Amino acid sequence: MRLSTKGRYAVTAMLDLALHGDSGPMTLSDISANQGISLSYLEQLFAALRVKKLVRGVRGPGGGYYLAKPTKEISIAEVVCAVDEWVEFTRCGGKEDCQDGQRCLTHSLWNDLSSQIYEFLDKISLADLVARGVKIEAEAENEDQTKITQNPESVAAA
Amino acid sequence: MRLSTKGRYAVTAMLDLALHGDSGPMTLSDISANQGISLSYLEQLFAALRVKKLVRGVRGPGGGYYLAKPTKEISIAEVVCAVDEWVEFTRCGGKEDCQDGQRCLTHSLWNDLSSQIYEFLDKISLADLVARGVKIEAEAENEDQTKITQNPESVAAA
DNA sequence: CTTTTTCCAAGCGCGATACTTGGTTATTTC
DNA sequence: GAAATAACCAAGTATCGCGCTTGGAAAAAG
Repeated sequence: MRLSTKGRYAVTAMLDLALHGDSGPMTLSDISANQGISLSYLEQLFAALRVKKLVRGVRGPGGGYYLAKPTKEISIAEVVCAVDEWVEFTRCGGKEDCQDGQRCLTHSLWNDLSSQIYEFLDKISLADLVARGVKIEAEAENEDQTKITQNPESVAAA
Repeated sequence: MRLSTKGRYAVTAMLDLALHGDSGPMTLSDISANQGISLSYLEQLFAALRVKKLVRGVRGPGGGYYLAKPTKEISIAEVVCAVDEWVEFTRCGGKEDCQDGQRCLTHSLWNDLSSQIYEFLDKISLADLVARGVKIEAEAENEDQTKITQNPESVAAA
């Protein structure tokens, strides 16, 4: 999956929506002001998010955007994939049967990494981020020790 | 860290070198023919790899490139970072103190993911890939079940 | 009808990618 | 020493995605 600032923008904007909570829809102008992202760029991002049914827009004065699902049901991976469309990490895209040997090796390496990244982001919901924010605010500032267990042999192992 | 085809090219080329083994230096022309990468693009990649002391070039007829270290001591992360130079995932780059709240949340999220990816690739050496290739060749074709244990709470946890 | 907001389309400047062209060194072979 | 080989080096080019701009349209509220 591709990882660029585009996906980050989308996540930040969605998080803004999530934090805004249930007090009516939120306008893109507000998010633009909050996050320093241009309005029309946000429009493009939200167009993609809308297609993927992650947000719901209402027009007219007092309108804006809602989250289409509860924060718990929206994963970061969903958000990123909506705007930063998935591009194959591998060159031959699977169809061109990779001439055995080196290409196939790196092929599976990138596939592993790719699904690795996806799983990482898929297990984190907007609700998780919100909860984390509440905790950070409450606990002043102490460095968190985010560690993820990982077995390196898994790749070398057939 | 950035992940693009550039890094994949570098890894594939290095793997080609690794598989070529100790039978003298390998020319970029050979790699170019093997991998379908243009010669001068390879030259640029290898210029970067040479600066990072991952390969050693010898000129003249019969010349080419050696790996500068044993395959076991070259991690995929090293190779990728050599050509695909590290770009900050976060916007403010750390110096601009992120105005507390949303940005800080996604900030640490991307940092976690970034180091996550780096660690994943750093724990895999060229030797691992070579070994994996030998196994794949030996065992005909049965799908591997590469799984990496991961605790999703680590991100939400403060 | 005017205002607000989402929706929509086209284009632009920039930077990176993958590649080309056209060289220059250094080293070996004849 | 001349020719061939192959690493080195510099500059430029086409293309593509990003982040943003411009200029609108349609829907909803006052």
